[in-house]
Amino acid sequence: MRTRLPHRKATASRRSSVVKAMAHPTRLLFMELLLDGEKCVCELTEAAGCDITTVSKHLAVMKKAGLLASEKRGLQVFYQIACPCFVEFFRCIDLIASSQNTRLRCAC
Amino acid sequence: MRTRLPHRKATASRRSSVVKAMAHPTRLLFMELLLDGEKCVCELTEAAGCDITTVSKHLAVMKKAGLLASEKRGLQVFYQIACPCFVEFFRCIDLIASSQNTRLRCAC
DNA sequence: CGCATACTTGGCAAATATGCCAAATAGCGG
DNA sequence: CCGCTATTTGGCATATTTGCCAAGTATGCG
Repeated sequence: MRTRLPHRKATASRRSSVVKAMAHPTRLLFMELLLDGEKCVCELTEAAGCDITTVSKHLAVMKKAGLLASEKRGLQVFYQIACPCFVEFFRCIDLIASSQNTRLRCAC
Repeated sequence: MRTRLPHRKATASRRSSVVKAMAHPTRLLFMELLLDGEKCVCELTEAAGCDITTVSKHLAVMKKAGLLASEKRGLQVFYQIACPCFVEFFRCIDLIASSQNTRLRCAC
């Protein structure tokens, strides 16, 4: 064992709080859209096509997890990606999504 | 808009099927353990400390999503990481997990 | 064949997540 | 201060996920 099991369990648990916060199509759409730059809640709401209260709750979860950062300017709240390293990750899961059940190892 | 919205929604949806499959502490523990190399179901069960039927179902979901690959040898089934690009991702979410709510941008 | 071991599947109760409505809060213009 | 717009919060019904038990399948061994 490279590392003690209890330590690895704690690591996995911490990671899951972040991963859970993006494990939803709408939330991943927000991350994808925010790669272009910050957007306000109303813009994201229009893109998602669901209730603004639902959007607000999604964003709150993502912010709490550390995925997004927000800034209030006037009446609007602008959200942005807190950590650009996701770009690389999305490339990775796109490969996985396209190779589901087809071969032993994907092409990454 | 860099890309059409419907296309981006489809992308987000595809990604969510992969992300959901790892959005659980036990599943992320498996990925962490499997970074050391393949393990059989009974080894993973002992590490996770839960029922073997639960473990088997977790593994089935992860395999279907393309995260893991499996090989049966004799009585045992060995699982392994299908795509090593996760290592980079874990580094990314570890940074996020450690900077939750503390600053606008994490250090990645 | 018969039995043991390793794993998977079906089914169900309990826990958790989702999404809308109604209501509350915050900032701006007059 | 008042009304308007943007967003958040509380609450609740519905949907999904989780995890165990019981039962089934698969493989090796004598």
